[in-house]
Amino acid sequence: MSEQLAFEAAFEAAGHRLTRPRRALAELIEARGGAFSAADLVSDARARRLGIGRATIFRALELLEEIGALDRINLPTGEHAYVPCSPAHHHHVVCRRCGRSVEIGDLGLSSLARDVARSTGYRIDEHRFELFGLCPDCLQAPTPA
Amino acid sequence: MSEQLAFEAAFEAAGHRLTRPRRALAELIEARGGAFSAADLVSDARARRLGIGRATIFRALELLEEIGALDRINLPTGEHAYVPCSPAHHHHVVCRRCGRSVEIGDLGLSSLARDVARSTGYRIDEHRFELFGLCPDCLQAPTPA
DNA sequence: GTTTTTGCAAACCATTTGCAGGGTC
DNA sequence: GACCCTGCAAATGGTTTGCAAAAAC
Repeated sequence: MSEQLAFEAAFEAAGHRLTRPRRALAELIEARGGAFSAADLVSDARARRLGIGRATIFRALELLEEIGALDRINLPTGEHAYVPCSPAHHHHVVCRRCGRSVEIGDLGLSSLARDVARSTGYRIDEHRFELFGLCPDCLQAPTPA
Repeated sequence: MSEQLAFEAAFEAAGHRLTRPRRALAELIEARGGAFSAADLVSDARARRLGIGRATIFRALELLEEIGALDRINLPTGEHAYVPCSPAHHHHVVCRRCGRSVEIGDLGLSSLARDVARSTGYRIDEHRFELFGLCPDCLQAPTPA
C-alpha cells in the first residue's frame, strides 16, 4: 500500500465512507508530514478553497483518532496537535518548529510503568511519553533557536 | 516550612503580592491534595462564597505554573489539569478518579531521551511522561471501574 | 502614594451540535 | 434507495482581556 494513501485507506479499512472531503483531508495531512493542529487543517483547506467546513474537519480528526491513524497529543504550550501514527506505537518525538514527528517504540516504558505501579500502589492504566525538540533539518536552518 | 503554606510561600518567594484571593486559592489547592481543573477551583470558590472571580483564578494558576509550584498536565481525556509539584520533578502519576497525584523522579527518562536524540537525530529539549490509573484508595472503593 | 491585583463583563478561541440537503455504497 | 456524511450557523465551554476600583507594599 502506498504511503500516500495511508489515511484514505484508514477510513475504508475501518468501514467508513471515502468521501471527497475525507480524501482531501487525507492529502492535507499527508502533505503536512508531521504534527498539526485542527486550525492548521482548517486554514490549509481554506487556502486551497476546498470548501470543507470546520465541523467536517473536526469530525474527520476525531474519526482518525478513534481508528488509531492519528494520535492527539499536547504540545508543551498546552495546545492540541495531531500526529500520524501506526496503531501499535504511541510515543512521539515532535519537532517544535516544523512539526515533523518520529514514532518511537516502547523503550521499556511499559515496564517502567509497572515499576511505578509497584512502588506507588497505583494501578496504572495508561501512560504518555512525549518528546519535543528540533528535528535534524530545523537544527541546520537559519534560526534554530 | 509548613506544608500548609507551600503555595502562599511560593507567591511570596517569587516576589508576588500575597493577597486575600491568592491566600484563599492556596488553601483550596492544598485542600484538594491532587490534580484539579480550573473549573474545580472556580466551583470550590463559589461554593464557599469567597467572591473570587474566574479571571483571578486563571491568573493565579498561570502564575503558579510559571513559578513552578504547579504543573499543567493533560488528562487522557484531553482536559487540562493542574498538579502540585516541587520545582525539580516533572513527572506525575495521577488517579483518574480522585485526582490524587504522586510525583515520580526522573527514573532514567532523561537518559532515555538522550538515547532517542542519538537515534533520531533530533535535539530533545523537553519531555513529558505522565501516568494515569487508580490510586490505592480508589482501587478499594465501591466502583473502581 | 505607587504599583500590583481584583472583579466584572465582554471578547475570544477551539470545539461541538442540530439539522436539512447531498453523496456514497 | 437507505444511510452516512457534509456544510452551515448557532451553541458551547474554556480561557483571556480591558478597565476602573480596591488592596498590598
